[in-house]
Amino acid sequence: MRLSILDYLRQALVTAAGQSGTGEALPLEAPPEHIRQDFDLSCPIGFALAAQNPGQKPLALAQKILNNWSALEFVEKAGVHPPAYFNVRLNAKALAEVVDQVLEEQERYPSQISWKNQNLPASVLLEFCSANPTGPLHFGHARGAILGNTLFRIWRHLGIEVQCEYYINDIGTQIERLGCSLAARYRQEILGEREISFPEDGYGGEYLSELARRLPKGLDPGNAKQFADLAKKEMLELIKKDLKELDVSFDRWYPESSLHAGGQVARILGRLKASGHVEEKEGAWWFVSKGLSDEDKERVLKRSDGRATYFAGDLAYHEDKLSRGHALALNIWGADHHGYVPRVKLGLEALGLPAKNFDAILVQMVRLVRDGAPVKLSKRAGEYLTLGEILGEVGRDALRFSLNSRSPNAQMDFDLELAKKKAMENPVFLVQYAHARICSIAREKETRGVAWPEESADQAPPLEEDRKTRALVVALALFSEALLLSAKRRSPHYLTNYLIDLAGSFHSYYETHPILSQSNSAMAFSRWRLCLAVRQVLSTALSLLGVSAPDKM
RNA sequence: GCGCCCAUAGCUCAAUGGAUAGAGUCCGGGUCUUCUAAACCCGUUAUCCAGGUUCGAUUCCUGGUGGGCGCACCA
Repeated sequence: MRLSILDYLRQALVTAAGQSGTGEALPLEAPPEHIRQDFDLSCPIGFALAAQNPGQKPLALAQKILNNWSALEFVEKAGVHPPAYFNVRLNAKALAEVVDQVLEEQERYPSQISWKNQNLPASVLLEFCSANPTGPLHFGHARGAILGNTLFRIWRHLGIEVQCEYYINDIGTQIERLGCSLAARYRQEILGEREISFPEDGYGGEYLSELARRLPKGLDPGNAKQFADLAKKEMLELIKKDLKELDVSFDRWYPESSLHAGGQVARILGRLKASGHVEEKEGAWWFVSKGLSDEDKERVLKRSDGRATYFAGDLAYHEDKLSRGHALALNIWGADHHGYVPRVKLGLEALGLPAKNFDAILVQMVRLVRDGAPVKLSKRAGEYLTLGEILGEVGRDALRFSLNSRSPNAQMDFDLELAKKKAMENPVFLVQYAHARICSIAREKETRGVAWPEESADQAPPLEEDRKTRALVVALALFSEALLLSAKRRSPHYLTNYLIDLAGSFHSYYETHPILSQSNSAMAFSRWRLCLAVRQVLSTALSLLGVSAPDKM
């Protein structure tokens, strides 16, 4: 097995510390500018050792490692800097090794990434988006959908098994309202009853009028159920269409109605009752959390009219999810659901289920902004900016990159004008442009018929060792760190930041390291190999974000 | 009232309890007869307040202040 340069260094550090193991939890990073003059990679190992040996000085522990440090195949020199950093300068062979690994593994790079002992689950059941099928997706759904799909891509790349699931709330009060709304539109549009009043709490969006006009004559407007079925089927199609446009897919669409029809909800209610977590009041069943690890307000499970609530259905759903054997059942919910997380956990606990295998990511709201000013949404019923409209205006790439570029638990602004700008203000362009530039060199190389002897001999000449080359190679090596951080912290923004850094390093390199006009063929070829490796990592990382890597811009 | 999230440069945002708190934008000044100047290079600017824990706090804890959200027989 070919060790990555980072894992190689971790191993060396652990060995010099006189310990066993691979040191896979040791953080490695690019040092700050003033250190980077002399060193490429940095490990705050003194602190890690001090944590294991209370009372010992971190700096002294780092120094001890340096004393035990022997000459290594890939290391030019090592040094210790206060407060406890161990810094390493890679040699030419190590730089070449990084590029070799990228070019050899291509889109699988970094294939040797070790995540098994990093508190990552081996398999995840990821539920996200799950918007009610009462209308097309609106902008508020975008962040959760994009986060879920991006985490899926990242985890899958690491070798974690991920199942993506969409829970369809296709039953209940909201769906009834939907049915009544469509029936009213039908009477207005098809039966010509313009004067009838539209339900006050109905769904007033134009999309229902549009659907009504497409319905056949002769339907019974009194049959609300029929209209509800028609409407939710149609709305689900609209949702699927938008998700396809976003490049977000699901392995399974799970209808809430099946849990009621199959009797799971009734069984859950019975179990809660039997275990003493139900109190009957005014004909309704209330969930009581007394005696559990925490306490919550009492919540209705079964209404006084005998129908189960969403909460009861959701407990049945989560019981099903936990029974499928995943190490983690993870939900992505809007931050307005935060009070709901402990409620579900307590419910699962009351059912004797492993509530610790359930968790939720809460995504904060995104404010829509145009040229720095908030976009005012019309107060008129049912009118909002749909996801489809936003996608049509700014495109998938800008939307996915932008919404992925902030931690989910921070609110953010999304500026429509900024996202459309084809300039550096818009980070997605810095990154895509770097990729396009390298493709452009490749085209020019073809056009000019440039071929170097080293290329045909398949010999990799050594890389240069100047500052810009080193920075670029180190950035390639650090891809695995950004990937792991995103996976562990459940936030792709580490990856977008990484890409901005990598692309920035490349643009800087590009200015001073011409390739095709370089007369030294060995140097030209080694530069070209580095560019190809950069292109590969840009392409891989962009695809993990669900953003395209264009050949031309 | 109770609870959750957030507060860093003029603006939009980074920072795994650790090095001189980073990017981009804005503003000012330099770079193209040379693979895309949609770029590059140089320069100015910041941790909301008050305590606490720690060798060390933007980060953790307590209390404020300010913003967003939630506390349904809705989902």
